Amino acid sequence: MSQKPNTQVPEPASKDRLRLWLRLLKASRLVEAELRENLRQKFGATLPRFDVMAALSRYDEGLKMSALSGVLRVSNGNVTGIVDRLTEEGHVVRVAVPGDRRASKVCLTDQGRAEFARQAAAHETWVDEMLSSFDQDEAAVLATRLDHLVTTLTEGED
Amino acid sequence: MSQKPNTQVPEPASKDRLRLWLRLLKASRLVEAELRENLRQKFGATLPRFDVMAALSRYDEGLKMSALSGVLRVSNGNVTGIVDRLTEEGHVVRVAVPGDRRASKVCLTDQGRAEFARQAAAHETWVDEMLSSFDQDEAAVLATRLDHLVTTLTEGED
DNA sequence: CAAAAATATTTTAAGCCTAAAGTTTTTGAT
DNA sequence: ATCAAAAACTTTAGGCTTAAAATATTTTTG
Repeated sequence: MSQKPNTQVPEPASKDRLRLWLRLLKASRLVEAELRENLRQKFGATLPRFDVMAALSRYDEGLKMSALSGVLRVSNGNVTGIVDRLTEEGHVVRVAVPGDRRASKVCLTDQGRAEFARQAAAHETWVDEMLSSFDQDEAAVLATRLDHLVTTLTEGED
Repeated sequence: MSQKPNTQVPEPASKDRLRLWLRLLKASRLVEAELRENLRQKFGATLPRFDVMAALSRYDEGLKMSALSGVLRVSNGNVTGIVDRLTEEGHVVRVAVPGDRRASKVCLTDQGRAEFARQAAAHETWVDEMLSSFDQDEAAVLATRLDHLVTTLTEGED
């Protein structure tokens, strides 16, 4: 029988998961802050507007407002404001949907498409620099692992 | 000599790093959204207010406003508003700093400390559930890897 | 067909966030 | 001692974000 009581209790897994979450949050906030700042300085743009243009760039026919908020996982009212500003800038247009006067499709203009191409190229460079401490294999492995996490977090809601 | 031209060019590392960043961002946004929603529903609280209380809970003597915004990496004006709301709720107090009438230290009240303890326990449980697909070792390894990333991202600025 | 329900979107109120400007107080250099 | 610079903090203006309410239109149902 051991004479000394075991005062060295093992750390529960929840503590390691909490630490993982805090690091994940800190890392993504740091990268995001740098991207926001770069977009602001180099293009007078914002990350939400970039995100909307990125989503639209994958749909030549445009997206309805509700589809846009669904893809981006933000509220409808949020998208309204961002599309308003992109419209003022001439980067997108609202196009009436034939047969449904409630809805409109949002499409990139030619100007918006050209501007997004410039921003996306710079964006990829910035990310490549910030994550340069990951070699290609490590980046691929970790991306796949996070993809699994995203799947578990989102399954049973769509 | 090979007769066929090599049309299958390798993917550059920047694409894998971009994919990693997009997954990292999506995962952290999903977790964060769930935590925000839980804090709102279960405690009528918000993540920024939780973050401020978490920072204060590590400093019994309280923190000056500027130290608080430094720890949290947010702007001074931002902290002003959040501390105003926490003060209205009775969770924190501004205490005058002897010898410097410009500054004040923010301290958790007893009520704030008790409330934070409840929220922090729930928060750890929520994170543990959301990241349950990571076993303890994987969580520890990945947390350490992200810690290195955070270090490279922040070095040469503090 | 008319009323009710559902859908698409915008508006509103409140909070979060930043950069920049403003206020008050302290420090430092002359 | 004075006075300019620095420091601590708040205020402001503008944008992002949500939940909830409001508006307009379409679909369903009795």
